[in-house]
Amino acid sequence: MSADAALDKAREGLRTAILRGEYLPGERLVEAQLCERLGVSRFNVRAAIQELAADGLVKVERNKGAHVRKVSIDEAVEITEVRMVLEGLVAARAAAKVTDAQASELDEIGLLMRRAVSAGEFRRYSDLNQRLHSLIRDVAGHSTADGIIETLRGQLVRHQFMLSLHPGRPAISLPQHERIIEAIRERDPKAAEDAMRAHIASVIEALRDMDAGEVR
Amino acid sequence: MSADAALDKAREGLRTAILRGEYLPGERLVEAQLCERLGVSRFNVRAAIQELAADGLVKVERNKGAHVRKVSIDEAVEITEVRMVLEGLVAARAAAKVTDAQASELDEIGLLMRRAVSAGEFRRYSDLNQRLHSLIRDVAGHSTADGIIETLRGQLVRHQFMLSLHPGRPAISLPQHERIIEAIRERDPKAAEDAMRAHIASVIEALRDMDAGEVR
DNA sequence: GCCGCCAAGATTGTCAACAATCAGCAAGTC
DNA sequence: GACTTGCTGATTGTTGACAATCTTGGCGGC
Repeated sequence: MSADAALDKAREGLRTAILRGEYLPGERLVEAQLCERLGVSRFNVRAAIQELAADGLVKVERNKGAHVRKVSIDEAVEITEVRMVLEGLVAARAAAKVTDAQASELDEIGLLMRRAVSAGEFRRYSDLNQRLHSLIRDVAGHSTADGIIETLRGQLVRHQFMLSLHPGRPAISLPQHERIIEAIRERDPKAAEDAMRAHIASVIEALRDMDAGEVR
Repeated sequence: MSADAALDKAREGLRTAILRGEYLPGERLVEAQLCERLGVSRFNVRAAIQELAADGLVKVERNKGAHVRKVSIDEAVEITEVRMVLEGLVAARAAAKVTDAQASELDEIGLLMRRAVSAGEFRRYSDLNQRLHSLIRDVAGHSTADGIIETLRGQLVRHQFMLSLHPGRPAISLPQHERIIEAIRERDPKAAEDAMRAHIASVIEALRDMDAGEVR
């Protein structure tokens, strides 16, 4: 294995394990165990841990090692609020820059989403959801916002997984997504930003409801 | 020196040196030289570099070492756009949470700013500017947004220094600041967000003008 | 004079070993 | 039984040395 590949392997291996729930929030990450598990040296394990700490997935405390970061609902709400304004900025910019080909692709995704909801294919809908958000970010080409959004997404994976388990969500978010697509297609930055913010405000609402023990 | 103090010393020493312009954008940061200069071991120098890389102040490339990050005007604009929406979120939240005592303090700062502009004390105005933004963030208590804003500020120090060198800026930004203060005092989140975004949009405009070679 | 190549020194990446600190368990005391 | 203390093994932090890679200056060729 080449030297630089070892660090990649360590970082992505550990990231994947955390995002998959193989290490639970609060769980301690022991370097020696990770060396075995990931098949890399301690040097690379330590480097990977530092990188994931910078991404907010891991908390490192001096002399106490690294733990998977616990993200409370309140934190998840805050993170989602930040995402809301950033993705609003991105949607506005996408509306200002979208090409005809890109608009067609957005519509295509919207159609597939409608079909997935009608067919009750929620896993498929979730994938399309991600694809839509990702395409909008590509259209916008705002690398600063992109980087931050990507980092924050990693911190919210667990909460988003729990949200996606609730069958009522797609019916609520589909029309929101459609409104976003329409505003971008119409090249209306203000409407795109408002639609995206409304959509993510709805996610925040769902997070709060989940905290209160109910989901609509 | 205690062990954990060495890392603090390395990180803050290097951060300060970069923010003060003692290392220029693009300049290479050589570990051995930093060990001498900061009076810490190579281990701590490397750790400090990684932390500053996570903050976006430094770029690290495998086998080529660390360089002070160059932030182009386009990047500065993007970063400021992100700040615009985040500080808008923060201002809205401050408007929703402000206490009477905090509102008085905001007004006090506004008064001091007016005086500083009248007296042509631009350095003082700049300090008050920071104090105002910092207080608004305290009032809002949005730690996720706060952390990101703080990180982004570090990346923009150079550009903000150049902006503050232009005597026309305070006359433009003072009424903008006053509008922000008023909206928060009136507990109007929407107005606060709009006022903050307008203010920072004006900063973006000034950045673009600086790029084009003129400043109004 | 300019360009390309190569060697040497500079620098970064990494390791094994050791020092420092912590966590958990067992024993003792109240 | 509950609490405290001390010890031991586990774990993290760090060092000095060496391997790997890069950068630069000098030399030779055109």
